[in-house]
Amino acid sequence: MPDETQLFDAVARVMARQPGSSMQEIATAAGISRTTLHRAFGDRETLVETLTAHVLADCERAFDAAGIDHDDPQQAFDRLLDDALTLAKAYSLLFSEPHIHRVPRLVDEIAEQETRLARFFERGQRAGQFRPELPPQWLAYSVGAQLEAIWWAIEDGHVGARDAARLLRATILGGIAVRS
Amino acid sequence: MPDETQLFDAVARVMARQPGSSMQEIATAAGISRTTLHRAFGDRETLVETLTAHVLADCERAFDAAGIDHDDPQQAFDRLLDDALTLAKAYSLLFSEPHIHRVPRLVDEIAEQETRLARFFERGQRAGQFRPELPPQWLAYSVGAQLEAIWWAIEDGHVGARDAARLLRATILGGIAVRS
DNA sequence: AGCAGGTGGAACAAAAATGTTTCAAGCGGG
DNA sequence: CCCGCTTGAAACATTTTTGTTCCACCTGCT
Repeated sequence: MPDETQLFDAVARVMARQPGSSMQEIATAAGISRTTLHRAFGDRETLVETLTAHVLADCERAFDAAGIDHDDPQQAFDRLLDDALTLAKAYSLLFSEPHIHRVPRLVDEIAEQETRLARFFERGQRAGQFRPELPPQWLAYSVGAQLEAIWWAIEDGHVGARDAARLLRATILGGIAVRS
Repeated sequence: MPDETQLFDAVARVMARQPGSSMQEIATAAGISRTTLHRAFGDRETLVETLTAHVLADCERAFDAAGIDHDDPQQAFDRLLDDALTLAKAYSLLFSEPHIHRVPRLVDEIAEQETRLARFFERGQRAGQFRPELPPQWLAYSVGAQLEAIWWAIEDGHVGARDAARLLRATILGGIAVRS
């Protein structure tokens, strides 16, 4: 019986990595019984909604902490990468359960955060720090995908968690090509 | 009743974007009846295995066509991006259905292609074209994730399909930061 | 020892998904 | 027109999942 934070984390992990898992599989992966899972979260829809709201709040906190709305874009981006795994887990979850996208409240919240991130990149472009020829929406998708990728790479044992922020920073900001 | 290529594509799309869909939902999204879906692919496990083998073959062909094993890495990479959507659909599917990872034949094939891509980046690093301080495995994950991302961005209407290769090339090779 | 609280196993009914068969309807080629 | 082929709707038995209830067990506390 892990504490609540670990429980959220374990449940989110299995739902993200093994979409379509049954309540039994989720419970087992989280190290609790199906009975306790139901007691803690109610039915499946409630579980999904609770978990989604939870990770969206994590995202919002990370965005706030990084200061993506007002602070210097370059520095805000660096701080954002410190919460890479938080964001990665959130993003991975959002597309694992179709039910999420049938809840207007969550759909709106997701769209809002997507816009917020795109606006951040747009601001960085105006500040001359991000390349202006790349659509901000695409930057949001690209960066989001790489946040997920680093999490997967860590879980698969290819990358150490300590290297995450450094690799992300190097790859996202500088690209993979050697500068000529 | 779409032709077989379109059918594969439609089924793969719904399984990738709405993991955990029922056979009914898959069939409806593909524009056919559940009866026909079963007639065409057999049971669910067979469907998953057939589809996975199919997209893996697509990947292999794209890798071959791009010449990632022997040709100049820079040029091979450009050619790889021409098949971005093929690879994107494949990758999206691979992690949508847990059953895939319980079939040794598919697990081996996936691992092999992952290794092949990582070796490509390693070769490009030795050729002085990709940054040597980034682990090749991470490059494979990062690029794979961005291939998926561009597909999502296109499906969501944020990016035109014609811009895909250009945006990917600019973002992956050069990064998002303005060169100082 | 006794008690309160949380936990998981078992059992259960209800609901959903699955896989199959049957049959009528549509479509294209002869 | 008629035949062969494919499709999809309906029905179905079966299996799986789901949500709930009950109860025994364990743990921590007094």
